[in-house]
Amino acid sequence: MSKELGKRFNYSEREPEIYKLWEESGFFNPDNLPKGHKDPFCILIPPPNANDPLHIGHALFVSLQDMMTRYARMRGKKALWLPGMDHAGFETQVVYEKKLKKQGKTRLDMERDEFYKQVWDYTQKNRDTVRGQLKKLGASADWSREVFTLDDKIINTVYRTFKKMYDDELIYRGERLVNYCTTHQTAFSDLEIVREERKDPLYYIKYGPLTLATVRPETKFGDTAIAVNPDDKRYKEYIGKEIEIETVLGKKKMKVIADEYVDPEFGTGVVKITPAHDENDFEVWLRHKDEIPGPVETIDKNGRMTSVAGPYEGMKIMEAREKIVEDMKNKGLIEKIEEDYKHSVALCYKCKNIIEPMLMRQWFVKMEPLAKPAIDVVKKGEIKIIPSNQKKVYMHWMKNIKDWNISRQNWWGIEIPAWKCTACSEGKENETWIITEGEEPKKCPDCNKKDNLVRDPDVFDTWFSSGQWPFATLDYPNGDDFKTFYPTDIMETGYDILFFWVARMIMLGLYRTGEIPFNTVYLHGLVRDKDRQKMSKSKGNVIDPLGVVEEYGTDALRMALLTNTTPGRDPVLNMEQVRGYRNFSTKLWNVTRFLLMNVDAYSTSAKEGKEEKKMQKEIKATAKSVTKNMEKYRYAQAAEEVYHYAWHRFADELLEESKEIIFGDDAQEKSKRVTALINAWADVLKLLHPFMPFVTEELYGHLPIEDKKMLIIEKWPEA
RNA sequence: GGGCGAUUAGCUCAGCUGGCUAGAGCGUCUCGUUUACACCGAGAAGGCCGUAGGUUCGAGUCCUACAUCGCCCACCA
Repeated sequence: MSKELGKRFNYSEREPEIYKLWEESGFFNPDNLPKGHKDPFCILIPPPNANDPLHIGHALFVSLQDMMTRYARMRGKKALWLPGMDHAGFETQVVYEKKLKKQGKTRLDMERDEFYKQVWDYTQKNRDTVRGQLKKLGASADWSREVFTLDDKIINTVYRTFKKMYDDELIYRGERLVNYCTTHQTAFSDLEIVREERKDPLYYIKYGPLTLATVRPETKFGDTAIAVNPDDKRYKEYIGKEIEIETVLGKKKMKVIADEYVDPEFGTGVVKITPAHDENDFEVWLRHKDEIPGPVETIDKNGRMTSVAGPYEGMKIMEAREKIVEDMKNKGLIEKIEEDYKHSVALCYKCKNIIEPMLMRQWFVKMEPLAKPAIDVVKKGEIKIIPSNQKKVYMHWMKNIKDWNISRQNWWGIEIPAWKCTACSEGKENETWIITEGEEPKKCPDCNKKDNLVRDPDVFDTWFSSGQWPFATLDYPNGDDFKTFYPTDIMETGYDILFFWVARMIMLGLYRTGEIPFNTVYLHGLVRDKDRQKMSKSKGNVIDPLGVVEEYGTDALRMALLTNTTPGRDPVLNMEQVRGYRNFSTKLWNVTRFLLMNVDAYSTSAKEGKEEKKMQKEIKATAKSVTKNMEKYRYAQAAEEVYHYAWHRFADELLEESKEIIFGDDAQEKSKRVTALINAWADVLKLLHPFMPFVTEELYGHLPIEDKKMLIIEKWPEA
């Protein structure tokens, strides 16, 4: 055991070997833990996307969750850290299409099945990469349980949920204005759009006797009315009347209606109503359905003008706008232009192109009935959110929740189990849909025929399936894991996906199982560089976690991340710190080396003197304080505390002060001291293990402790 | 427009329920080649804890305004 230690920890060589030992021990699987590990503890990995190598954000959550899991395991819990990977529907499709583009191809060059197969292979390859990287980061996850979001059991669960929701009337097919990205050719939920302040010209256009202001003159061909505020005295006489207006396409008649939505203070207090391309206008139309015509589409799915635009047909939006404005100017239809009008525009979160509100038939989830119980469990504290101020953010969103569009016009994803009989639905406002739990329906219930059944080509929003992750992965309702581990203990993830994921898991978990999916939500922030900048490829400041691991070892990276992370705040990572913790790892190494040089003096029968008792008391006090911080989710403090104790108390003081005795002549005194030091040191290594698993496991293995187990399952030093 | 957060040493940050003579890492300076470690040790410099009020025996810590920065949410054409 006590073979000579080198001067330093050779992490690049030893870390993989130690990881292998852990894997071989089987202790990542809670079923293999020694009998004493009874109370279940479970964390689900927020499945990384199987489309790209890991970035530093992954390293952060791995460090946090692995630390939590290792701590729980050492505390005697039956600890399960359940790994998974995400097919990441839209995200992956975008990544893959980019690859195709580089080869001069697009997905439209192939059949949908072929595309699906290619992406499938691509994600499986990436899964291997990602899994390898997670292991390098020391993830003590139970790989025997690894789940992919396209595994049969997940898809089946998702289908069952969809069917149940449909039967419960929580899912409906609606024709609504949805956020549509003409680049990616799909609709989005409200969460996938970002808003940005822009400066655009505001055009004051003459509409017959009236003048109105708009930033989007190109949608004018879709105008179905003109609206004013009912209390606006200026326009009283026009309300309810048809007026004749001159347009670039000639004369046209349009009705003036009154609606509260119009703000008399803004512009001229007159608004054109374009229900096909503006959400407000759409709602105005719904309120005035009897008076005015319905939506007229002037822009198509490719972002080009439709035939109603006459000579402008086929033009792209901006091109058409310029042309139309020019023509209106020539016809004297423009009263004035306010150049730098500031307003916020909706953009696609991925490509930052302008989102077009488009009228489309999509599947929507009725959110209010789902949100209510999800609000209650947080309000009552059944689910605890850390940091607590995020609770307000959660509440605010939940209370103002809107129905969720879960249809995506992508190829890569879980296909929606909905079929329509084209024959029976022809021309009807309410189409006949057949929803199943995935199996193809035998026939149309209306015409009893099968021939005209067509499956909805859309796939689910990925978040609809990942929102079911906790109960789906644990095999709801009859799986042993579900019975043992649900509700899970901690949902550890970034605050940026509180709405996308956490809120939906709570809602869907409650809906399907009647129980909360987890007791605690712990939210971390976004890793910033040393100048507090977000890391991005374009800024060139991304830190590759595996590169850091290569240079300084996993332990150092983990420690740097963990000591810089407080809940809800953005952690900062700089290399000097990583280097500092690498040095700390060397320090641990050399402390052990020094102790082992005197290991012959170690004796389990050595009596404790006054000093040794004091030492013992001190380490216990440290353990107590560290444990308290761990229990209160103050991990950074806990880590720093052990760090400080190990280096500046144990090494700098206790060890230095002991040298006199160690190098002295009194063999009994030496034995007492060395024994006490080694025992105390063993506790330090235990306390450090969740943070720096590799070097501590290695060093612990060299200590002459009786009845020693692997450090990974050693008992946490309790107070 | 609403909400949240930040403002503490040169830099990046801790500081939980008020007691701090305010801490850490890195950086700076001085000294030290002691038989664990120079990826080290001993020591030092460096902060009116954003501003202005208030509560209190006592305030980075609680309250109120203000300023600056950042983030999130929001249908004003």
